[in-house]
Amino acid sequence: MATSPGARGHGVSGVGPRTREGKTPTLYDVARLAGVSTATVSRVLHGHDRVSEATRERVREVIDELGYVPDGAAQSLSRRRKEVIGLVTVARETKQYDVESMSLLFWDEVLHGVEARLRDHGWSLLITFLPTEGGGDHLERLASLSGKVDGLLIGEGMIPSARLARLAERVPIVVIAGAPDERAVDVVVADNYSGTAALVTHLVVEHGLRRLYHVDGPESAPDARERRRALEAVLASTPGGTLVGSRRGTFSVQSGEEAAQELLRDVDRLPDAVVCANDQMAIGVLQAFARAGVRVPADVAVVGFDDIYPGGLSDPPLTTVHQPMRLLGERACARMLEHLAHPDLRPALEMLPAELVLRSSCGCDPDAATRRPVPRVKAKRAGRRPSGVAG
Amino acid sequence: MATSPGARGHGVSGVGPRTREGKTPTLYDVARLAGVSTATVSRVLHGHDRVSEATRERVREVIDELGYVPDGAAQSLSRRRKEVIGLVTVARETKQYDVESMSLLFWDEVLHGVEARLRDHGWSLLITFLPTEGGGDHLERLASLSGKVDGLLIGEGMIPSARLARLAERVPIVVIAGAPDERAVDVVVADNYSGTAALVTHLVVEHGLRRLYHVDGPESAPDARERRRALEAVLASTPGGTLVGSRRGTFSVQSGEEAAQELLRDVDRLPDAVVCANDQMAIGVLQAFARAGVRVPADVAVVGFDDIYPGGLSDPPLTTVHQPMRLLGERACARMLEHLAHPDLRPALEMLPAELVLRSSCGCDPDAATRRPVPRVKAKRAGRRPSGVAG
DNA sequence: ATGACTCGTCTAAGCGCTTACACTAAGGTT
DNA sequence: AACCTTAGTGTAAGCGCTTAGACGAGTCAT
Repeated sequence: MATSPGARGHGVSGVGPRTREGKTPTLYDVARLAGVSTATVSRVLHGHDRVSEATRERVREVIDELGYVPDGAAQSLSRRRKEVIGLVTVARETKQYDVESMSLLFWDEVLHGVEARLRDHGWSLLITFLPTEGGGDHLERLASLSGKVDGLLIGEGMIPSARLARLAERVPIVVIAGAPDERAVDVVVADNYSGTAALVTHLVVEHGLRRLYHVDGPESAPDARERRRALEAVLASTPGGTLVGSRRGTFSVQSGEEAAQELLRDVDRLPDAVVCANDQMAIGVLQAFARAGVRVPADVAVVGFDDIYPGGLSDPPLTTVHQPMRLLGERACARMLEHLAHPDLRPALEMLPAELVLRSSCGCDPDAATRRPVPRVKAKRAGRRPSGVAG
Repeated sequence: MATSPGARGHGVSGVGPRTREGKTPTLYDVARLAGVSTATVSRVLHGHDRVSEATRERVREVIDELGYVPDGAAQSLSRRRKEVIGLVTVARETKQYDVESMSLLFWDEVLHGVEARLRDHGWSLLITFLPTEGGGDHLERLASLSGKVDGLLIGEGMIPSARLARLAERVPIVVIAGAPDERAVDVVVADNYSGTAALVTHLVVEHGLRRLYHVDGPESAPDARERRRALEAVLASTPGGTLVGSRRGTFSVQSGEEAAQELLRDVDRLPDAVVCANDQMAIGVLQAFARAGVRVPADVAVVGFDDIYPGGLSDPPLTTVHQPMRLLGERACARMLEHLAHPDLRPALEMLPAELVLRSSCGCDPDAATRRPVPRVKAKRAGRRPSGVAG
C-alpha cells in the first residue's frame, strides 16, 4: 500500500516534478506520487467525500508540485457533461468601424451578457461566428459544434427554423432575438411590439404627430414584423392617425437614405414623422434629410429602434427604443442552464422589456434626454404562442 | 458477422432511429446498426483509409438516420488534442454605451480576428472575460481553463508576467498587445513605437508644431511606455523640439479632462500640441478644451492613439494611430497554431505595423482625412528582445 | 500450388477522468 | 464477545472515441 499503486503501464522515471518525461502530469501521476489511489485524488480535487486531513494535505502538495490540472476532455467524457455552451452569431468581417459594423455590436453585447452569467457557474463559452451570406458548410459546422457543447445559444436569423428543430433533437437550444412564434425551441427576445407601441404613442400623444411614414425592415425579419404590427395598431386606435407611406429597407444605412430620397420625391407634403425599423436606417434618413435641407425635428421627426451607439451621437441625437442586449444574453444563458438542469422543461418564450430612449430627433428637449421603461402591451391579433413564460 | 457485433453491454432495443432509448447515439450504435466495427465507422467519418464504397455508403446511411454526431470530449481525449483554444480578455460590465466602454471594443475586435482565423482551421474558441479589478480566484479559473484548451491567447495586463511563465509550462501562450520585452511567451503587439514616432513626426514636420505636452498612460502599461519613448526620441532629434510638460493619466476620458484642466491652469502659454497616450484621454482633453473655449486645432492640436470608434465622431475628429486590432487577433491565433504544430518553436515577438489616421484635430484638412501606413523605425535605446520575428 | 502482397475489416488497448462498490480497521452497542 | 457502524481508502468499470496491429480473403507472379 505504501509505494506500489498501479502505475498502469506508464513508464515511471525519477521523482522529479514531471514524472513521465515531458508529458503533462495526469491524475495517475499524482496518485502514485502521493501514494494513494486515483479515487482519493479525485475526491481531494473536488472537496468531495471524507478524506483524512493528512491525506488531503499530502495530495494537495503533490498537485502543487506537479502543477497538475485535470484534463477537461477526460472530465467531460466521464461526467457526461462538458460544462460548455456554444454561442452562434454573425461574423463581423469589416476591417473598418462604421455605423454598419457598429450594429453588430449588438451581438458582442449579447456575448458579454452570456459570458457573465456562465462565469457565475464556472462554465465556459464556445464561440462560433457564421458568415451570413454564403450558405454552404454551416450545417456541418453546427453539427460538429453540437458535439462539443451541452447546449447552443443561437442568434436570430442564423439558421432556418426547420433546421433548428432538427438540431434541437441533439442539444437544447435557445434562440436569441428570435421570432416570438417559434415553437420547437426556447426563445428569448425583446418586446419589440410594446417598444414600438410606446414609441409611436409618444409621437402621437406627446408631440401630436399623426401622419407617419414607415421605413420597414426586410420581410424575413421577425422583429421588423412585430414593430410594424405595433405601429399599425397604435395608428389604428388613434383618431386621425394615418400611415402616409411605407417602404421596405434592408436594415442598412444606405437603404434608409434611399427611403428618405424616395419619400422626398414622391410625397408632396412631408409626414409628421418617419418611423424606422432600426437605428441604422434612421441614421440614413437623417443624413438624407440633412443633405436635402430638411430640418429634424422641426420639419419632421425621425425615430429608430435598437439604441446602437452612434445613434446617441447623430445630429440630432436619435430617439429610439433600447434593446436590452446584455440582458438578452444573460437570460438566454439562464434559460439554457435551467434546461440542462431540467431536461424535460418545455420550450417557452421569454420576452424582455424594452426601454424608450427619448433624445431629440422626435422633438423632445435635447437637454432632457431620458430613458423610460416600456409597459407590456398585448398584441392585438393572433400569431403569438399560446403558452409559455410570455403568458 | 451479420447481426451481432459487440454491443458492449449497451442494452439493445428496437431498431428505431434512437437505439438505446433516449440516449444520444454513439459510434457503437452506428457500428452495430451498420454491421461493421467502430474502426470502420471512424474511418468513414474521417474519409481516412480505404473503405469499400459499399460499406462507406451503408455507414453513411446509418449516421444520417441516427443523426449521429461524434462526441467532442471523447474525440479530444482520444486524439490528445482538443482543437480548442482559449482567449482571455477584459470583462465589460457596463450596461450603457459610452466612450469608456467603447474602448473595450478593442478586445471584441481582437476576438473576431481570432475567431476568423480559427474558423479556417475548424477549431473552436473558448472565451473567458476576467474582471480587471477584484483579483481573487482568477488563477484558479485560468488553471481550469488551461485544462480545457490546447493553447491560451491572453490580453495584455490580464495576468502578471510571473504567472504567465508558470502557465506557459502547461500550455502554449500568446500574449496579445503585451510588453515587447516579455521573454517567456509569444507576444503579438502593434508597433507602438513607430506609430507614435510617425504621429509626432507628422506634428513636427508637416504642421511645424514643436512644443508638445504629453498625457501619459499608467506606469504599468507597456504600450504607454513605448509611446512615450518614441515621443521623446522624436523630440530629441528635432531642433527646437521641447516637451513643455507631461502628466500621467489612467487611460480614461476623465483623466484626460483632468490633465487638460491642469495644463490650462499651470501653463501660462499653451503648447503647440497635446499628445495623448490613447484616444479616450484625447477625447477627455478635447472636451475640457471645448468647455474652456480653447479651439482645436487652431489654438492647440490634440492627438490620440488606438483609433477607437468615437474618435472619428468627436469635434474635431481625432487624429490618431490605428491599432490593427483584428489583425492582432489573427496573428496571435496564427502563431498559436504554429506553436501547436511545432512544439519546439521558441517564443518570439511579432510586431504589427500601425497606421496613421489623419483627421483634423492635428490641423489637417478635415475633408482630406487619410490613413497612412507607418514605416518601421528602430527604437533608440535597448530593452528590446534580442531575437525573434522582430529581428 | 505456394508464398508475397494488397484490401478491407475487426479486435482491443488506450486517452484521463469519475464513481459505484468493496473492503479494512477502529470504535460503539448490546 | 459478537455484531454493527462509520470513516477512509482502494478497485475497476465505464465514458465514446482513435488507431496500431492482426487477420482473412483475394490476386498475382513464380
